[in-house]
Amino acid sequence: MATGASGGARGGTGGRRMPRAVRERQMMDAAVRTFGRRGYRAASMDEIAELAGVSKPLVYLYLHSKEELFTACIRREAEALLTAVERAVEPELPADRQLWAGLTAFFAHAAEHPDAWSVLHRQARTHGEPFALEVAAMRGHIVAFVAGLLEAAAREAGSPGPPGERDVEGLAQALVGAAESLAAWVNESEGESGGAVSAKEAAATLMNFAWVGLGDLIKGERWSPR
Amino acid sequence: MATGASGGARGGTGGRRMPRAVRERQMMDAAVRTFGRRGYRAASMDEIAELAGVSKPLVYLYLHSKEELFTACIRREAEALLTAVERAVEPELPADRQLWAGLTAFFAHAAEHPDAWSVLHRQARTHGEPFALEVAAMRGHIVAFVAGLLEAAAREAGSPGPPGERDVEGLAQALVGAAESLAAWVNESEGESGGAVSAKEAAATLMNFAWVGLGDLIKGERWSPR
Amino acid sequence: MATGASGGARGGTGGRRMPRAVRERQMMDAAVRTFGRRGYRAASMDEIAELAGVSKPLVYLYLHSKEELFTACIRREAEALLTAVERAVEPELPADRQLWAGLTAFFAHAAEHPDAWSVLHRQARTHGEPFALEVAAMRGHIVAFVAGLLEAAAREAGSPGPPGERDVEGLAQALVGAAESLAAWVNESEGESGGAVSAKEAAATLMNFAWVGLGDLIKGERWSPR
Amino acid sequence: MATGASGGARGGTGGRRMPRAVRERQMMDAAVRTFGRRGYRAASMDEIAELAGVSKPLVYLYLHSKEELFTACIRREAEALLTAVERAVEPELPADRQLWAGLTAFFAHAAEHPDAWSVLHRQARTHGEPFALEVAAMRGHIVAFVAGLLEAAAREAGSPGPPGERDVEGLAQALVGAAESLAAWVNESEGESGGAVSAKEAAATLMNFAWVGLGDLIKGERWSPR
DNA sequence: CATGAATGAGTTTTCATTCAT
DNA sequence: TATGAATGAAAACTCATTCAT
Repeated sequence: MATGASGGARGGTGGRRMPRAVRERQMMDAAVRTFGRRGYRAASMDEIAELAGVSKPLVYLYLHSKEELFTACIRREAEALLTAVERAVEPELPADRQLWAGLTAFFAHAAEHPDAWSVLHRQARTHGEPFALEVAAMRGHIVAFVAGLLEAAAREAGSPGPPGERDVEGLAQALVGAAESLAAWVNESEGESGGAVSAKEAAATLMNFAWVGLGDLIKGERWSPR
Repeated sequence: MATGASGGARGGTGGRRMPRAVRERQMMDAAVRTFGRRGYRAASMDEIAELAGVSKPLVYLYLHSKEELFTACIRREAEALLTAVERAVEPELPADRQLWAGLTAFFAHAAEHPDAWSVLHRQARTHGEPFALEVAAMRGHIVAFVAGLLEAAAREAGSPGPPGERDVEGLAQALVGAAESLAAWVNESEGESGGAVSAKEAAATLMNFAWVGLGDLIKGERWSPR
Repeated sequence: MATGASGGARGGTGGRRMPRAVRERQMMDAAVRTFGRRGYRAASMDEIAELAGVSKPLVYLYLHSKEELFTACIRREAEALLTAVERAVEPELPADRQLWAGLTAFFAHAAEHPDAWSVLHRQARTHGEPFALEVAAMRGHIVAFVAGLLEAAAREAGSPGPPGERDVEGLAQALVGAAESLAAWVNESEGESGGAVSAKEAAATLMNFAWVGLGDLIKGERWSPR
Repeated sequence: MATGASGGARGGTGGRRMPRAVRERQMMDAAVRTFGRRGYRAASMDEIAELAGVSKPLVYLYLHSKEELFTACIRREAEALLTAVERAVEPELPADRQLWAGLTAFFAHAAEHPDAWSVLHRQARTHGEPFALEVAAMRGHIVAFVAGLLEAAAREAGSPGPPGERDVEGLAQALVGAAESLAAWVNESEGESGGAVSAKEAAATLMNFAWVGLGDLIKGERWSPR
């Protein structure tokens, strides 16, 4: 009952009377974890509050409602994922190397933050437009970034005519989709017999698949990081 | 309140006193639609029953519980999707043509049954292992089928050594993932400015992407149905 | 599906098209069993109908409602218990022998028909006046019968003054209550370590307990607080 | 709507915002009353909540489920009954006086708390093992206590040989059973023509009935079928 | 004589949300 | 800054009961 100095009796990290920013982070951590594991509807504010080590009214005071809390989680994690990818890419490199670096970072981030991944790629898309749009925006950034790389690659290769815009977008969509699908596979392969699939492995598979093309792949050609 | 058609005051198709099989189908139609649009948790049995034009107890009498109803929906729609793809593929054709046919059928089915698509690829995967496993089983069939095609293609092309099993599975995963992702894009592009993306278009994009490889693609090479 | 001669596919004993009396008995057997085990509220008409091997509408056709069905069960089993006790008692015997015979029959009947016992002594008393009254009536018969025996015993023993009516009723109540309690004990002792308690054992315990005391009581001895 | 007293518009005693312990007691009071009168199954949480003057969610927040609430009621009332009996008995008195005191207290408690009596002796025994066991435990305490008294009485009376353990338990069972049965009679006689039966009257009847007989029994006299 | 099809009304239980302090 | 106390609304599920055949 006594609430000594720091490190209270509650579940979370902290004692009482923390600055707002810290408390908010704790709550969102708890929320991401809970939303990611239980799903948006199945996650209860009770559970989130308990996991965060605060009372429910405080959650409402800071985050206002379940919807807003979920949206905040999506935004934070989308930002984090984008940042991770962007940081990994050095714009001076050739397009294929940039893609390689981005993919590796993408897979690594997904593997390191499985709850965030679940929130972004499962939950947010499954629970109504408002949330899905939030993710779609982030995805749009990534697709645009990838499309840019593809066009750059075309220029670098001295492609005769620029590919149609729609083509490029379709390709980028497919590439990003393949990456997301692989990431899910990577995440799910954890703990399975046969060993987990690493981020690099996944990135290599995808680069081969996408860059070289199945046709050539079959003939034995391979893409390689250097 | 009367919804045109013949007879019943209720929402569904029919009047009263239908044989069980018919009622069951009506209920599952309503369920797929509701689950697909609202999500598993947000869908209420009340809404499903009303949409089916029956009372809730009848739904429970025939389908036993929300979980069982959802599972039944997943099974029915997985079966339907598999059947659609299998019917489209003629085993005498070369591997790439088989893949093309299968992809086209896949995209077409997804586009024609968007609620079923949502149930299988959004909801089922998001709401607990039991459901996800049901879809994983279907996906396993498709991945195996695609992996078979890839190996056949390798043999046809006189590939020197057979690609490693893991490679092939990874490629098949990526390909199927790309297809699923494109299907989602196709479904979502409906009603957007710029016009919808057709099944054939999607299939072509993916074949180009996957079969020829981005590298060659950029150089101007293309895969084409004939 | 084919309903051959006798012994249909259903749970109960019979095939179809039985005379009403037989069907009614089957239904009440099923009802006694179900009410006895599950309790009045927890027993469902569905379960009873299935156990009886008929459809629910038939149960309603013959027995009209759950309440009436329960009442019918209570009446039938009360009658049966009374009959069993009455048959066992030979009116020419001395009072103690009559009591002994009655008790033995009572315990034996309770042990042989545990569901009926449960209906009469647990369920009926627990679920509302109308039912409890039904049992109270039967109990009244038994108490009166026992009271008669006690008075006869007093006369036989040449008791100085006849015991007050209220005394006698109180004693009879206590005796019957003790018997019921012992019967419950006997029924519950089944399957316990230490072996079951037989009807005769129970009757002997009670006769010892009560009769020896009654003997003195009849002679005018009393226990008093100080 | 207002029910006199002070404050609250609701049925119960109090206004709003009471400490948890108080609210819990109110809820359990309401539950005992409702369970005792309607029976476990027929009692609805709605009714209990209303009678307690709170909303249903609060009942669930504090007592978790109907089963747990019922169990809590049984425990509380069993404890109360035991305490009442134990408090009444002074261990220095001779065995018969102890028994007299205990019985009187028992009957008085049953008469003063008829709903609690119903919960313990009707409902709990009728609605499934888990509940019945709870009461059986309390009854075990009482039977053991009575058995102890019987043995003490035998010693005090200088009985030649101690009665067998099983005999003693049987006697104690019968005695407790008789008491319970009389208590039911006492409770039911309320409001009947002929006037109510008091706790003392009931205790006297039982003492007369049992003790005089026990006296002889202890001295070795037995009744035998012939 | 007998039943498959169907439902109105009610049950327990949960949850997001808000006061009063 | 923080919380114990409290609830309106809705969800899944069950049941006694009745038509139409």
